[in-house]
Amino acid sequence: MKKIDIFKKLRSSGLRPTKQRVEIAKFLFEREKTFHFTVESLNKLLTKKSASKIALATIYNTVHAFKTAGHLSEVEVRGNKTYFDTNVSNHHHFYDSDTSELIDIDANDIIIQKIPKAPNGKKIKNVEVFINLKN
Amino acid sequence: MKKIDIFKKLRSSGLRPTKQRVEIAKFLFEREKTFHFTVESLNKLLTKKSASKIALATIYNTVHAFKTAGHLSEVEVRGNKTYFDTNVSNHHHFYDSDTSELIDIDANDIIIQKIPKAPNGKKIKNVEVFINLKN
DNA sequence: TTTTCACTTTAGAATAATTATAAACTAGAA
DNA sequence: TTCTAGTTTATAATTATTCTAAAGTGAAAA
Ligand SMILES: [Mn+2]
Ligand SMILES: [Mn+2]
Ligand SMILES: [Zn+2]
Ligand SMILES: [Zn+2]
Repeated sequence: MKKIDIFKKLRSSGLRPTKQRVEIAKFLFEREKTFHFTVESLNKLLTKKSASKIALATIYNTVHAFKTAGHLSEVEVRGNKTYFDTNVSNHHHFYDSDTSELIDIDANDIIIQKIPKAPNGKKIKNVEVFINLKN
Repeated sequence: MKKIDIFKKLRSSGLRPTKQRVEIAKFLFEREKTFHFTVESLNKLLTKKSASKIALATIYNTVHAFKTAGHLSEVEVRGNKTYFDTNVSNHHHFYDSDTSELIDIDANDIIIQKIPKAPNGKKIKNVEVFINLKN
């Protein structure tokens, strides 16, 4: 994803391409593979990488803005911190609790044969499979 | 589950059957169906139900002791609070985000046909399926 | 029974993640 | 350039949870 695309991505979401947002967006979206992170880990990586430091509140604001805009998804992981994911398509995860690392599983790599029907007037929004790993 | 069984359950886990633990254990385990709760919700329900009030720290201590003893499991739900589950067998969940309600799905009611192999020297510990509901 | 003491409870302080506040700053329309 | 709504930021506040250390208690042993 090029710089111009980052600008488009932000503008099309109604987000002004500020210095901070562009820097965070470049860091998050200009990469080949999915990136899973917490606000804390993102903050550390950004501090290490860049010259100018971005306030923690701005990182929270920006991550939430990106999530609301559909550029990030939230992954549920046991523990206190919230995990985010640059992969916003329907997919699943391996989770290695030793390293606290998430690994993507393509939606097509898991086939569910039998599934119960949703209760009382409810519908199924989506199905998430979480595979816990051990050594 | 009878009172005597509650005592056995506690003793066999190396937990002294104190007044507080017995009261919490009776509330949690003397019921037909699975009970999903947060420490906050449990605290409210116990306060409503019982005469003597139990300190919040004791509820935290007790819930963790029960979890460590294998009498409770933890369910991962999007959000800030930790959810616990009196169903400690391998099973899955529906989640209704409108009501923040969890509903059990028996392990046999979901059959997974295709699953990717675990990465590099890791093994699969368990597979959790989470079905999000909508109206 | 009484004594004893490790285990437990408790109120309150501490911590950690996240969100709110409100003042200073800035992108970009006019 | 000016102007202003949107944004950033330092800091305070909030929320869930854990820690601390003093007081209380179950139950083994005397
Ligand atoms: Mn979580
Ligand atoms: Mn959670
Ligand atoms: Zn992912
Ligand atoms: Zn359950």
